[in-house]
Amino acid sequence: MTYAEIILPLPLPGTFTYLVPPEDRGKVAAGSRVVVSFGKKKIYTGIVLKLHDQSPEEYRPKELLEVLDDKPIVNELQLKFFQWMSRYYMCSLGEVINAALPAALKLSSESFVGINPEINPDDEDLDNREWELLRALKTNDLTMKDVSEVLGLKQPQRILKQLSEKGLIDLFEKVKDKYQPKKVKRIRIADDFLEEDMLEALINELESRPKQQDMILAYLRDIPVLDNPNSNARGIEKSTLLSSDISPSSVKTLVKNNVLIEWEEVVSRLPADTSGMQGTVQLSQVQESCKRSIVQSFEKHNTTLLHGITGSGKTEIFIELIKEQIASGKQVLYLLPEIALTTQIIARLHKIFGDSFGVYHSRYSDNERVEVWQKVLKKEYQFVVGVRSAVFLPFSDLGLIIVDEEHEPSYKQFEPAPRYHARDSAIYLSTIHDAHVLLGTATPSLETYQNALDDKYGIVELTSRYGEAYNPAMEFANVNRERKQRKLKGNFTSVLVEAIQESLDRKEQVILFQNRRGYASYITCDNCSTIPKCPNCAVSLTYHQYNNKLVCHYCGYNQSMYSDCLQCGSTELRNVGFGTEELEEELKLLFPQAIVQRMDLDTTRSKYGYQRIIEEFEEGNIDILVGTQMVSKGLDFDRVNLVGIFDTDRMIHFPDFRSHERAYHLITQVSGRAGRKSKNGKVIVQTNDPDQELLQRAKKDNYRAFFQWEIMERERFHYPPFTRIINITFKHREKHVSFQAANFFASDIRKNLGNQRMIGPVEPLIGKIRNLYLHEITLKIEKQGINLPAVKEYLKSVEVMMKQMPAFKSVGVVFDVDPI
DNA sequence: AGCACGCCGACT
DNA sequence: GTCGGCGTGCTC
Repeated sequence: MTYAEIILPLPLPGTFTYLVPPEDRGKVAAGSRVVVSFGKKKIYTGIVLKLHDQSPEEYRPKELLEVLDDKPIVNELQLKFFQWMSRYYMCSLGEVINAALPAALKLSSESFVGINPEINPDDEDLDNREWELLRALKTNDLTMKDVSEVLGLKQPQRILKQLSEKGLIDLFEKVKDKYQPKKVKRIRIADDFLEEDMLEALINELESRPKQQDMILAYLRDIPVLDNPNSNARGIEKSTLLSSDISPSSVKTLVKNNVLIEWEEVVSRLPADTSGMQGTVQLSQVQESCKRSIVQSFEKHNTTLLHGITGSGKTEIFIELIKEQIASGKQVLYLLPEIALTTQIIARLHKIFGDSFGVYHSRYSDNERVEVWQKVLKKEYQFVVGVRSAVFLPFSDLGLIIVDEEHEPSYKQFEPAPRYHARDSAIYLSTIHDAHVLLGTATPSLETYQNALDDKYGIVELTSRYGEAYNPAMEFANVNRERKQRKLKGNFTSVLVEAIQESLDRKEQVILFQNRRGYASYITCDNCSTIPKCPNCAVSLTYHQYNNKLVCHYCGYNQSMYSDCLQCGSTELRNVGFGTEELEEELKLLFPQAIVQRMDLDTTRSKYGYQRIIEEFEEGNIDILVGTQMVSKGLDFDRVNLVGIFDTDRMIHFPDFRSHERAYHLITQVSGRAGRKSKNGKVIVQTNDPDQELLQRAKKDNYRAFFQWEIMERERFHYPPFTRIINITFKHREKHVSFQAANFFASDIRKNLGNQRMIGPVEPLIGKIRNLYLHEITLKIEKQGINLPAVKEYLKSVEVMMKQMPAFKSVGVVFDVDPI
């Protein structure tokens, strides 16, 4: 095979053909990583999609530079999976592998500028800026970005080219650091000194050098060389020996004098406790029969929904099913949404499975992710728990995929492409592995539940609670009424304040949920009504008190808060809406004796931020936890008997066809945090209208009834699960160009798909992001009688056609298939 | 994506 | 004039 089709990690359609050098022909295979030069200077790692002998006619292929792997790191099933994802989600293969591979497996070059020491710049006639650059280059090499900054130029290429021609600077490509195995240094005593008398002599000899003597004695304390001469062979990790008394320099001298031997060893970054499979779970009778039903259901259905109310003990059933798969030699993938993959669940799995399974998580470093990848590839891990992106791991023989909290919107990736849904991708993945999928949730997505009712999926219901778990009572606190009665304290109703006080008096903990971070949602001037807006996006800025800044939640733009209105100078500025931060402030005033902690993106950004808060809460060092969605998942605490929910109406009336479903999920999930172990669990929902249907339905906690009510709306308006949606977004710096491009696209769709399948073009709720104006077309494609892949191909062709028109060349087009 | 080329307005 | 910005095309 002389040619290779290479997938490059770029948003470009298709693959690129390279010539395989004769010496590499036996070495390279589909799924290998190869290094290629692409364009004038760039170097990328690509993945071989296939090998062939068909010589391209239009161009002369380049030779690939290097084959990185002796064995493929991507298997054939994955290549198939990647191609499916690229077609289904309408993105390039390059975008898929970009998301799939841990960054450390994709080396790519970066352009650098260095100084040429051979030539004396004083002889040259240079301007100020050029001197400036040379001065900066004296300290170290610069990237293109650095150069732009130093010169204050957007495109420094011209100047660099001139300086390079004069020979003053070097332009070169540097391949960025890739995966580095972790190495530790170990030391042992040289074999010459292993005899007792030799050792004694050595110690005596070192009498005059007490530091070195101490070092040897410390070593002998840990490694009993004389009692067990073999123990010396492994020696000891250098870092464990070093202390305030034992310095690296004495070790260095002893190594130099051939008393000690030092060597390096590659170690795993992942925990490797071989004790594994210690713990067991005892299923209740109900769980046992539920498990049997699942196994039975798998005989008929590829995918089965386990609909189990909160606290019904789904996890134990998962664990048993995982054990069975492992015993039969199959691989298992257990997917969890980001916020649910907490230390609690991992700790629990560790008790059962030891360290025999992998964890694939965004809080893991890239090097750690590469090691998980390699262990799955080598089948050292048969079982992996992970987030969305774990569907890309190199499984070769999956037997079961569990998608826990199947309804969670965070399974859908929004940006960048591929905009994939991990649940739906997992279902496709299972078909190529001939595996089963188990979807677990207390509140199924409407799509999934409909599929179950249609008998596309099997369904197993788990309706009784496990052990001593109870259902909390839901109460509504009428914000409007209290406002009129002037009983509101800030954003708190008197009902909620009293309940919190009672909880605190009983030494219980409270969780409060407000699905918006920051302080106020926006600031307004009472004099001239000016609202500060983001200069790049069509949204108002959110006030954050902790740093006294106005922040854009879309692009991150921020500016300092001011005390006088920038428009009219008035000091009458008012906060409208409220976020977690403001609630935290108010709580401190209302309950000065209570310890309040906020949990949102801002307080959990650091690697262990989340974990730290959870531990503090667990240990009872926090009385009131106020947070965003993060508090709705996986936090099972015995001492929480009160949950408060704020701003419910905004959640319910958000202008989107899924807002009811989302509100129902959130309310139900957050409520589940209250009183899991006690009878007096209580949920207080603050609302302006306690009578509205969704709240009444949430209170009854009957999913089936909620489903039947909501599904009628979906059917009436042709929304999923009755149709599939494809969103097309147009982006351009000029509003009218974006609008016209959308209209051009829309008129073609109208001709070919008909008007009734299309909504728009409309300006979305947020009409401008990062200085690009947006317009949107929504397509609703019925599920039967239409060829969906053909529709997608057609849409791609319209995009190509549109890009050929000079007016719309620079319009960005984004397809989002099955948007959430 | 990232780079080169070429066009065009706005300065010395 | 020439410098720097920006649109356009191309990458096996």
